[in-house]
Amino acid sequence: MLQATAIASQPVAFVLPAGKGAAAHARSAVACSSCCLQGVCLPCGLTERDLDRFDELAAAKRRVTRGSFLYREGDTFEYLYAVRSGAFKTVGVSHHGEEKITAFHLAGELLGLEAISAGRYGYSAVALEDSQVCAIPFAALETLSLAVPILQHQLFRTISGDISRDQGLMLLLGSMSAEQRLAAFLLSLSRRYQRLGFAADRFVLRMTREEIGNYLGLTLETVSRLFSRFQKDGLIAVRQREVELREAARLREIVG
Amino acid sequence: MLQATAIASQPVAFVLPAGKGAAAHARSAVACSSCCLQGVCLPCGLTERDLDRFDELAAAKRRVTRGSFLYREGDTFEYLYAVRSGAFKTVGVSHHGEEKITAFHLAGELLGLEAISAGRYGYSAVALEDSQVCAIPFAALETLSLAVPILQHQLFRTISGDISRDQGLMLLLGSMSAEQRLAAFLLSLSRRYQRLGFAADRFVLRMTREEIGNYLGLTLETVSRLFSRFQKDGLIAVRQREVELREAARLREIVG
DNA sequence: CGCAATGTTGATAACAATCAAGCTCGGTGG
DNA sequence: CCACCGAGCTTGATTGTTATCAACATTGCG
Repeated sequence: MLQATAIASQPVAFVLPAGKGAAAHARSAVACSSCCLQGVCLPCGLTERDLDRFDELAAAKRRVTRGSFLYREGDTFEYLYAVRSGAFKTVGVSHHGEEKITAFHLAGELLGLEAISAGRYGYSAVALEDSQVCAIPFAALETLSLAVPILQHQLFRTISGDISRDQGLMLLLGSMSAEQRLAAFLLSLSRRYQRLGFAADRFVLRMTREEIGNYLGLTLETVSRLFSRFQKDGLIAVRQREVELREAARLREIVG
Repeated sequence: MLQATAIASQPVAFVLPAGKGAAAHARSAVACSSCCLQGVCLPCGLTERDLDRFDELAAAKRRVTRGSFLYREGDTFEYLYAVRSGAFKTVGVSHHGEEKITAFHLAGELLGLEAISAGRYGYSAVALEDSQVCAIPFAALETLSLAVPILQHQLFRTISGDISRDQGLMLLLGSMSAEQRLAAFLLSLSRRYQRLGFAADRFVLRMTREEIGNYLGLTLETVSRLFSRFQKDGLIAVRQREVELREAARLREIVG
């Protein structure tokens, strides 16, 4: 049984940008225009003018400490969240109280997209480490999208991208062996870290074996055994949460 | 190994609405305004005037015979397709040439959403029976969405809904037993037929046991055995592809 | 230092896959 | 009209992968 490490919602720290409200809309450290995720985040591709308008929307930042909830399943949907730093898991509660992780979200990725259709968050979002997010009020985002075609397009693309990602995972869960699942998982993380500008072959897992297993539809023991086997076979080097992909090509072979 | 029953693309029959081009834009039998799927399809909620504009967009209908492809993985993305009648499966090819069904699509559901982000269809769409779709050029749809806020909202909702559906399936594939998967599958079909105005407890499967198994991550033998067991236990009555849910409540119990 | 959380490894068991045989139904040709 | 054929389905026997149960190691933290 998997449990969030902290059940009580932490008091939420909202971090407002220094320049907020200033006529010149000075570039604060937290503005999109000076954010290191510019190339990968939602507003990517906007003109400077439009970026400023978007900045105002997404001005509210929020800190979330490790183990606490960003939002809970069933909460009324109001914000999309862009992960600025840190990492999250989204967790659905299945029937008998067991939790099922539906996704991990790294920096530059959006949270809450599944809530648009129902008006309520379909899953709970829990921080895997101390994190920071930009809160984007969705109603205002929709309005802005009507005036900024590129933003609308970007939104469609982003939401659609989520579908692709999910369907990829379904393929994984529905037809892969335990070995293939873990290999695919490691390669996916590698790609995503690379996109963020980090090394592709060396990263630190943000989640426990149990969480990986839960996500992949395996038990933590199986995950642990596979890490050991992959290491024995020279595919990777693991030491706790540090992972080094030594033979990404062979991992890809395993996946197919 | 699963194969599309017809490999060659059929010559495509485009069906143009009779009233197309007529100044008065007379209500043709295929116009959205006279379509029985009005309540569940994409343009639901539009004013009459906006509906007309949408109608022009989605004027092109297309017949797809059983077993033939609506589009293929890798094709350049141009159209979203709304299923008018019939049913489809979307199929991804995994590595060693095996096929994996990522979704079934009934009337009133959209096809091609996953292609928006990549600009190419991520999966192939194959008709499970003789079907008809509305072809909606996405670029024009985006443009219209800028002018019709409700349509934009509807699109966001629809795409987001797809994410929810997928994540539900991931939950299913990742953490359910074979028994739970099949029960969940039957209940899902039941709900979707009901949404279309059909009986919830009695329907005809559009797909083979093999396709069900493929979709659920099970073998066809396991699916067959489960159908037999469910019948023996009085949960359902099956005769070939005809299914009657006798104890939906107990099926729900099985799922959790 | 000691405790709790996390991770590893081994033994056993259960579930679903695989292999195999035969059945049912609908279509086709003799 | 009937016999045959093949696709789809059912059922049984066996195997293999992964879950489960269990014990122990490691790490980080109070």
